[in-house]
Amino acid sequence: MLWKIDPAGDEPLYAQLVAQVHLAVARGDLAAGDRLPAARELAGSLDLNVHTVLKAYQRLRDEGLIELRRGRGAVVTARGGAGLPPVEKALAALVRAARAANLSAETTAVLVREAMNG
Amino acid sequence: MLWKIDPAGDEPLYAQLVAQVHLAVARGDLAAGDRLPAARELAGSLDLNVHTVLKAYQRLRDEGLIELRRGRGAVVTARGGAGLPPVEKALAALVRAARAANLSAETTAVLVREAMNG
DNA sequence: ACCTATTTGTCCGTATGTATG
DNA sequence: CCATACATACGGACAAATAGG
Repeated sequence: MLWKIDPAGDEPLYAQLVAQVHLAVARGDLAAGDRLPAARELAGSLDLNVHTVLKAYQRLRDEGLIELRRGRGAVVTARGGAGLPPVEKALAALVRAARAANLSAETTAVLVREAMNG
Repeated sequence: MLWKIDPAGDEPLYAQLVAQVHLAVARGDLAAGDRLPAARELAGSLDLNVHTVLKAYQRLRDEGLIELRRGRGAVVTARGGAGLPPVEKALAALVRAARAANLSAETTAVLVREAMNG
């Protein structure tokens, strides 16, 4: 993986990690479906606190770059390779917007069904 | 203010607080420009940790509902509860993509629900 | 069906930094 | 200069979902 964090930099540590993952995906070092190291494991190797890594991971999830699930870890979504089907892209965008607006899964699903039928 | 948090509820504490603020804005109890209590102060009165309140505040900031500045506190933004346009936009985009892909309303709704729960 | 290990999620506590007024 | 109040980071603890034996 070989990511580097500078504890003395002006950028926050979690932001540095977010940027590193972005870079890795952009350069192809990380592809869709690839799994990121477990938060505690990465924290250990980068000499960071678990929470700092988790904050970065959750930020990346909010951006739609990775998917986080308990017991499974962090997996890169299908947005790194730029050839994604339009439906997936629209789906991911809607999920982000709906989450930001505090809508439940059920509410969002109903909205979609009505929008499709109407 | 009189917000209520249930420590035994299924919803996370910070999510409950986020919902309460949403409600307050929706009901007009909080208007644009109004200042929310300082995180530590609110944490004290709700018997929560400061981090829990701050997490809620930062979530609300990400949604665009409030503005956070050091030394100044949390202030409701001008466009207050008007956080729906992003959802509408994403919804329309998804409908277009789904129709183009020949997906039914039901299928699309199920996809959304799964994506939200995932 | 059960159990165990893994891994993220939430919450609390503490400390220090930094922009605002 | 000083008080206020969010921002970041560290630490520990337990809960909950997942995967695999």
